[in-house]
Amino acid sequence: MLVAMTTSISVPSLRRLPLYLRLLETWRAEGRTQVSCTHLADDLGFDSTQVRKDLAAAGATGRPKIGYDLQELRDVLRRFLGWDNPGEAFLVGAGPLGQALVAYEGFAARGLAIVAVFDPAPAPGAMVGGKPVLPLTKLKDLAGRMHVRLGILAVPADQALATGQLMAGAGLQGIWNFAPLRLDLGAQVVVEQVDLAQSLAVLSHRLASLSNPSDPPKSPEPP
Amino acid sequence: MLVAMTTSISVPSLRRLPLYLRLLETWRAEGRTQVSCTHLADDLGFDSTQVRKDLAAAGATGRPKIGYDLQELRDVLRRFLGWDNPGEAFLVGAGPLGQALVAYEGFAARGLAIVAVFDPAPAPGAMVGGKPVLPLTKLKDLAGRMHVRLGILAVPADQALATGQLMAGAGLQGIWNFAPLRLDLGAQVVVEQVDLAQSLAVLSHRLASLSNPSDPPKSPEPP
DNA sequence: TAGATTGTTAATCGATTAACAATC
DNA sequence: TAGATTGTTAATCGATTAACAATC
Repeated sequence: MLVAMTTSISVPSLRRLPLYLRLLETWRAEGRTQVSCTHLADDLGFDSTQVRKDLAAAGATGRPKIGYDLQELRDVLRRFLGWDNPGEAFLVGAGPLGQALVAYEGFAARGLAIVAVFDPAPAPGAMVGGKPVLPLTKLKDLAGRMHVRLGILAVPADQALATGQLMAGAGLQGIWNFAPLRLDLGAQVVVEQVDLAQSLAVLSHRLASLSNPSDPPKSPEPP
Repeated sequence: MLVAMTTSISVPSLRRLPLYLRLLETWRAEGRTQVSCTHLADDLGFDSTQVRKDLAAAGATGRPKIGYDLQELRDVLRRFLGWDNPGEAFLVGAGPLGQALVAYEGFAARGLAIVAVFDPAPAPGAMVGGKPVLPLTKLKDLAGRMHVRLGILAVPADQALATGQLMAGAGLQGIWNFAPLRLDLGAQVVVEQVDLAQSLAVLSHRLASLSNPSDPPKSPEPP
């Protein structure tokens, strides 16, 4: 008897899954049907054991000597991430960032559809992505009726906490927070932070240490 | 004799520095002048030793029993990240994402000024953020003349590789890549990736395991 | 068959956390 | 002084990498 004990995949592993998926989609378009961890690892610069463990953690199984069936591996990964069936999300914040997120084509491929757009202070008659921008006051009612679980928070920092609390209060279970502010909404609500300042810090520092290489990066390249 | 041996700060530490800075700015606005690692750690949910090591890695020193001088700590962190003097960047990609990045107010506070906007196919007379959108053909010449080192890449995925190579060829040393594509431009160029799919993967999975809690998250919260 | 590949266990590496002396 | 805090060394934890048997 199999006990389906998920060994609770680690966040680093989880973050690598989309990279595998992207590569699989490319290869699928090229007509390939089989892949091995070595192929994936070589292309991404990872260790092949790491790839194998990541895939195993997502529930994929391969066959010795053969590798993985490309199509099946892709499906397993997409299912594991919940990207196989469309999830619906509310976008909150109709400013430039919100508009950019609506315009981003990649969401649909990852099972995410923005079904309504809200703003704390919508301009009368404003439309974003072909949808009317609704006032926040309508969010709770619509969330309940449409059974939407996910909210994308793209308002300015000074409104983010209040808006996030409103979203949590409306029953949204996950919030993808693009505001530059750590949101803590209690254990009920899953918050995933997209913090550009963190990314910029890594870039700034690496750029600075190019000019001033007192701490050398991994590999000095040959001349 | 002191040998200034930088122990090459780790990426996780580096990514936490902006969080400390943000908190310090808030507290400074409230008139506080001293801080301790315990305060920072408590507010962010970190271990206080971790905070102390992060600050030390950035070159900050405090005094036992007293803590750190807030203003001085802020200055040290900003200087360490290179956020104290304005760096100039080119934005490449005048689509919705590029427009959102231009509109983002947070860059100036982090020493980043977008000084010109480019696009592979600019609409005639197009303006973004009050600046004319220039064709990519002008990038190399301007980069050399303005001594710009950093480029922000915000074009669609299918143009990202060619555009990134052009940017590297123009002498840009750092590329902040918002296209959903791993860019490898050789060891000469520092590439920092902002990959929304990775962030979405973490969110999707945590949201999915709320409904189907076969792998329980860290702390079940008390009722 | 021989060789490439998976799955898994062991070793290594690095980051986080604990312990504690120094100190203002 | 006593207590809070820094700075640092040691212990723990977890992720990555290496080793290797199983296998198609």
